[in-house]
Amino acid sequence: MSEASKPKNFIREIIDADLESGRHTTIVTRFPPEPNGYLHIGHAKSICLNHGLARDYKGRFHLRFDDTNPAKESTEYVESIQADLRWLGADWGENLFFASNYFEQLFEWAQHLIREGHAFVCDLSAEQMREYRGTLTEPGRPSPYRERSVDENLDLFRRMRAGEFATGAKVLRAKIDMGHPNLNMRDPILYRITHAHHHRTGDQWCIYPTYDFTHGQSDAIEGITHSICTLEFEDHRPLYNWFLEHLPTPSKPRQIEFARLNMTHTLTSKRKLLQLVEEGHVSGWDDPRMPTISGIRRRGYTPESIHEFCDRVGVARRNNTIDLALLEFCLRQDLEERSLRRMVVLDPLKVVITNLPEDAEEWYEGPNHPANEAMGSRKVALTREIYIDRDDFMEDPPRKFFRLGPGREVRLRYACYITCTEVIKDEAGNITELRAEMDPESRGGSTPDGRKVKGTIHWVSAQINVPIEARLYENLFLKEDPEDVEGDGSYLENLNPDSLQVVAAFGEPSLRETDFSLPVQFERKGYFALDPDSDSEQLVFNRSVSLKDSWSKKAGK
RNA sequence: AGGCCCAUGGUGUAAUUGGUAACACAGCUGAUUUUGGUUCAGUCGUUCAAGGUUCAAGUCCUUGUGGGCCUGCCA
Repeated sequence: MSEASKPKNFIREIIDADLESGRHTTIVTRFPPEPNGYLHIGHAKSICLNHGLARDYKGRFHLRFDDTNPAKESTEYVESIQADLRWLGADWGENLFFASNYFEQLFEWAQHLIREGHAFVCDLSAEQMREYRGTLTEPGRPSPYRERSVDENLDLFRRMRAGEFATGAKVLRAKIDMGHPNLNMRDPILYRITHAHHHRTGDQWCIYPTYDFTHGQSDAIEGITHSICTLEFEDHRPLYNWFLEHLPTPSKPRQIEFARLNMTHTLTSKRKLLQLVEEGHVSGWDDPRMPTISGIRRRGYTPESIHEFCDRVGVARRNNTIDLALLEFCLRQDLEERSLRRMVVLDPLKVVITNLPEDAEEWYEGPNHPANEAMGSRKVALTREIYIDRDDFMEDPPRKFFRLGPGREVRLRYACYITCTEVIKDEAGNITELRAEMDPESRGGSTPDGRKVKGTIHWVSAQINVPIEARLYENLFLKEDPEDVEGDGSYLENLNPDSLQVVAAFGEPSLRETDFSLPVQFERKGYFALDPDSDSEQLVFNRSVSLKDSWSKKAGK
């Protein structure tokens, strides 16, 4: 396949050219996470890119863990990362790999470099090495150990592996050019001594290859054709290629960099996300306010919406900040079509329908979806006392307010028209209850005289309902750029104190039997997803995203 | 500042590779609507700057400006 169905981007152009020139007959991509943290929306972009390319070009997609730093990595992350990929639908099939599986081969290649005079064992301390490295504007100086003999290097390196030296005592370095303007080429470290337990290789090794010495060669071993990474690895490409040139690798992959995803009101730094979790600003990695895959999954995002989002943000080399509104748009677009509609009152205000008897119980039918009959319907119960949402009533409404007010008539969705006849308040002047009269002719939602009511509001019987807990979320950060702080302040100052609001709400009776494997829309309020904190006693819902709300926007002015 | 990279509406991404700048999101207006949702119609607004090459430049060249990355024994 020379033409992929997806819109072009510079990477697809490179692939097309490689396929056309015969440089490759098929492509192989990979997603190479380090198992030292949870995946976030930025990783989703990379996953969708790499997996999508392999799928569209009918190539292969590998999942490879870049597990070269035992101090920071663990199987907990290996598992959560796989779960996230599965949820996203990024299927790696049989192609699950670990860089640690290549340790023996890498060790062999390191010796090859030594034999060729391209690597040496260096005894400089970390501080000394920093001094010798030079700066951005000044060249570095060669290590005094640079000219050790091949035999001595070989011997030392083998003894490093044998565990004869302490952590940090020696390193193996490539012999390239201490005067190179690219600091990565100033005799970079290939191996360091770390007496630490590795989550896969156990205590088999006490020397570990660095990222630079591992990544490209792992790509080569697996036959990766296009090694796609983010822009900050650009400066590493010359080194990536240097290893490929100096080692007898089975293939010569090509590194291509693209700009990572940034999003308004959102942080995508593993370190800072970890801080939010550890300092308790959120409940955990899967807190629905987190941009982690596990967080947005719990929030109620669908894999489809994430794929759509990734397709829409595109792939390029310039720094970007995506509007969070685009992510929300993708979710709404997906959910609008698939959600079951239910009525839930989040902020209850009691309304007594005075011309309905105490024991009245009228059941009305409402479709599960306004535009898709195949999704069926459910019944809602109308009684003398009902709840409506507090913001659907105004005692002194402005002209454009279409909802309930003294003397005003509205439609109770699916049921009938009511007119507000009385407002009851407590001593403090707070509205505690409303009295209203229903038009008996309006049962079913319209009247024979065909008169129009401008407003239709949702409601729930005060007697026949399902009490639920609703968790309403707002942006975790107030500012578009969470890092936008005065002086040397911290992004923590931009945390939104109201990012979570927990409310006791009332849902319509059918909520009890609803199949929550399908997404749900609480009519006029938003899309909600059942939270795992739910049990048979208490249903808990997360607001995934609110509905677009052109009224509050207008009213806010 | 040494090197590398980037620059198209408010935000992203395109532009048959030198030939009329477009799509989406956001915003705004209106219509429809038993969700102030959805849908539909419309609207706003763009090539960082200056030179150069050319019949023709968003695209090529030069310089400038602005931004990003790089001085871990992290990835």
